Amino acid sequence: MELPTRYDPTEVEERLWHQWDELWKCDPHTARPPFSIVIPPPNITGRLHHGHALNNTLQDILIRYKRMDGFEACWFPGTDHAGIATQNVVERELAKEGTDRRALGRHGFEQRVWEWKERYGTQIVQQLKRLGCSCDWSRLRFTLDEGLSQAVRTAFVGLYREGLIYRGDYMINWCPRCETALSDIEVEHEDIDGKLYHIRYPLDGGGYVVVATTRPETMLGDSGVAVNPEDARYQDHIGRTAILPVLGRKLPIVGAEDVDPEFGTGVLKITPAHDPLDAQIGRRHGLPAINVLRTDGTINDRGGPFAGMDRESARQALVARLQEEGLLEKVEPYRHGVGHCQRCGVAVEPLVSTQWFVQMKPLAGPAMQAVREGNVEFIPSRWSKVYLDWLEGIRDWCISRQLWWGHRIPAWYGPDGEVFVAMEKHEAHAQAREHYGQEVQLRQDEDVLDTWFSSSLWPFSIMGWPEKTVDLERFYPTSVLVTGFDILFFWVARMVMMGLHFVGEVPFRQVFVNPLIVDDEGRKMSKSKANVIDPLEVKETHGMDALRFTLARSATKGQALRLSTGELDEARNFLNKVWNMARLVLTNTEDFDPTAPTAPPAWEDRWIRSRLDKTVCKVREELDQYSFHLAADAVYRFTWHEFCDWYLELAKLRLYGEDPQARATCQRVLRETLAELLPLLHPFVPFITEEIWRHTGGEEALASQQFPAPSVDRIDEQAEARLGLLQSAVVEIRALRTELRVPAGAELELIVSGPEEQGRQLVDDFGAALQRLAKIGQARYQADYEPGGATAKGVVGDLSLYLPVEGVVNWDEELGRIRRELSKLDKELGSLENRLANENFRNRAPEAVVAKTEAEAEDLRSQRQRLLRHLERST
RNA sequence: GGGCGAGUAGCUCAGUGGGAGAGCAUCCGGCUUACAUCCGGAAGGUCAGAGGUUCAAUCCCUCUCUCGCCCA
Repeated sequence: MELPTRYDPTEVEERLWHQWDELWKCDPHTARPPFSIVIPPPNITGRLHHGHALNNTLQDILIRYKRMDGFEACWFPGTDHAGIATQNVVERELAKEGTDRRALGRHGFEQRVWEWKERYGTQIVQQLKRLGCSCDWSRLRFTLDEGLSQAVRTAFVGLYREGLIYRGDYMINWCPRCETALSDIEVEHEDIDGKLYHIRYPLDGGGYVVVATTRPETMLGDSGVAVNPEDARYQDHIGRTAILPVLGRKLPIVGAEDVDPEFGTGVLKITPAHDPLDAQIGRRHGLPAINVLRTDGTINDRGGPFAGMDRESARQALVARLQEEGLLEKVEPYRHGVGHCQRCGVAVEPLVSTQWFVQMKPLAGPAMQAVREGNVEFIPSRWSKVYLDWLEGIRDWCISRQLWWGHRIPAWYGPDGEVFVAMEKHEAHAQAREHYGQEVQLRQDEDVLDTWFSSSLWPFSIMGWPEKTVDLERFYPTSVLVTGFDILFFWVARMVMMGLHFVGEVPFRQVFVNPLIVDDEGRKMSKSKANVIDPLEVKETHGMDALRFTLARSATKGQALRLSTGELDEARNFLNKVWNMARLVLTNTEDFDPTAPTAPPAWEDRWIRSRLDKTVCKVREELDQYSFHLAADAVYRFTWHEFCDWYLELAKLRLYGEDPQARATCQRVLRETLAELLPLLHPFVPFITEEIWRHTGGEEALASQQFPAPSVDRIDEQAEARLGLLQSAVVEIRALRTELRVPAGAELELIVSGPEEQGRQLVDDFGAALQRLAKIGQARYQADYEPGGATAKGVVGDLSLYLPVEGVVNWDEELGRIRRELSKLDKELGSLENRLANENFRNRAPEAVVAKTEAEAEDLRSQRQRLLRHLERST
């Protein structure tokens, strides 16, 4: 068996991931129960980071587990075109080349982005494969594929005809950097230290009012002034007219209840084109909306002397001018929320614009009901509240984007602006002929749809909708969605709405919300913050399995997950352990003959089977409820701290021993345990387990083997009790040896006293084990043993363990050790006795608890007695 | 302003209504024929603070503090 002593993940992983593709192909026609997942499609802006590694590792663990457990497990992979984000990165690339998208033209630019898509789309798929993701790659989709684009048009046309999509002039969020409209949730509010400017607006006929604003440049678009009608200070102002400084525009003063008398001076300037609240007030009072901004955020011609300036320059120039004219009363520091573009970070501008919207209330209702009735379940459940709260207050969704990269809106305009919404151009023309009674020139809407519009269709568009496909019938609704909470509103909620609306069924039964990976300072990992750890670096140093295992072990149900190299080291060490465990098993079972006569199973054989069975149960149970960390932990502990630490050490007695039948028995258990442990570990660490599986002579891939199932008849409490006693005794003796500084090589004699049956069992069944594990020369039971001379004493349950150490150790050390032990016992015993002395405890605590406490106290008392006697005898 | 999450050993984190755990780091001892990415042992904590419920609270409830996130 030529297995190296160290596991080298790089070689193994590079070799294996290439060979796997065919294994994951799903057949919708099998009789197996379906289990399906659609991938949260990574966007093609760049390479994947640890957040993706986590998200996809968890999905892969689930899909591998279910596949091995007999399900027709299908994981649908794909990537997302990410309109605004991708357009931005490609524009940045163009800028480096000294050009821009306008120079290339729409078509040329699209070509460039497709090139980008080819490059990164390919890399992303490769990264996923390297991570071990067992997606059905034959079902790989991209959101701009023809089929998915068809789905997008179908959905758009459908919603439009139902009246759920409309077009109109409304207040939207505008990003002057990206030069596009944004939806509400693409705006990130951040508190910034700004200023509150108090500005005098002269009154027609003398006097002035003072308005307070954080954005003085917007006054160029003022069309009125408002005060609260309840505000005694200003009641008599209503109906009068103020004069807009600099521009001299006449501004009617109106009464509006929405004006907060507490804010600033209680006088609000009204800029209906650039503030949502002002827009409402303006509408009610017939004040015109005066747009003063161009699409790039500079002031337009309506801004008089400030035309052409950007917002910041205009603000400075305007404030300076007001100052000159003596109209600037004061400027005070003021902290307030400012909306920023999620993608580029520039402050967004609220403005009125013609856009397409989806009416959300009718879609939100069923989506809320689905969660309330449990048709969609969030794990952890607290997320359902976040989801419901958002849907409760949902507003209409602005879906048009002034971008070039995305799904072109399927709307065409006639010469008079009449709209024709259709799947295809020729259909629009047909509608136009009908409408106008003749052939006319049509112009398609220039804009594209919000990326999330296509994403909301993903679970069924990826399966071929609107066609009635076998995949849809078989795999929809999907079993579970694994995603981060950062896209709960953007994506999850919208998928539920669209799924219910178009397919009539929720898109997934469960949503597991995985934590977000944060950096050392607790910040979310993000490509724009440049705090991303490259998974490939980890791959070089630790291997993908180590990364996967670390991620699985860290995937608790909290909100944040911090990756540390310490944990990666631990995982790498674990895998090395697994590797060497396999080496030991394989090298010592090369000559195993399954037909050879065997001896009856030893206690440790029964014990490890029992432990394995419990571990199998635990792993399945935890995976079933998405407690990846507990599942990974269970298999880790079993492998290292039970199988390796105890079973393998005990196995050596028989492997290197003289009895061929006992050896064969042990070999059988070793092979059986390995054969079950590998599939149990496999979903977490597919590469190393697959590699070891090959060395065991496995013909097919481990990934296609059965996942271990529990079988009650392996549970063996008697064996667990026996091994428990052995372990306690070994641990006790080892501790005694270390504390007494017994030289490492010295073999000590062991005399056991106490209850005879137990004591004899220990020395008879485990004499050789004690010898090997605790460096005991000879072990014997003697009920009436009276230690003479220097003898160390330990206690394990009811048994006393004596180790004559005359001449081997410094006896004072032992006396000191016993005194320390006694004081520890006294402390513990004191606390127990206090509790037992409490009448209330005796009366009200469950009987079992009282009995248990009694027994513990009794045990401690007996240990204490024995140690005390030992001390007295020895001094 | 509202909501959510976190606060446990020096560090990174598990965990439970019956008296607290792991790994790393530290200290001590070991190249024992699977593994020094290892083996054995030790030390280390009023489980953020204050109240309350309970026979019993690190865990449940209330409040406070610190940090992070979401929404307005």
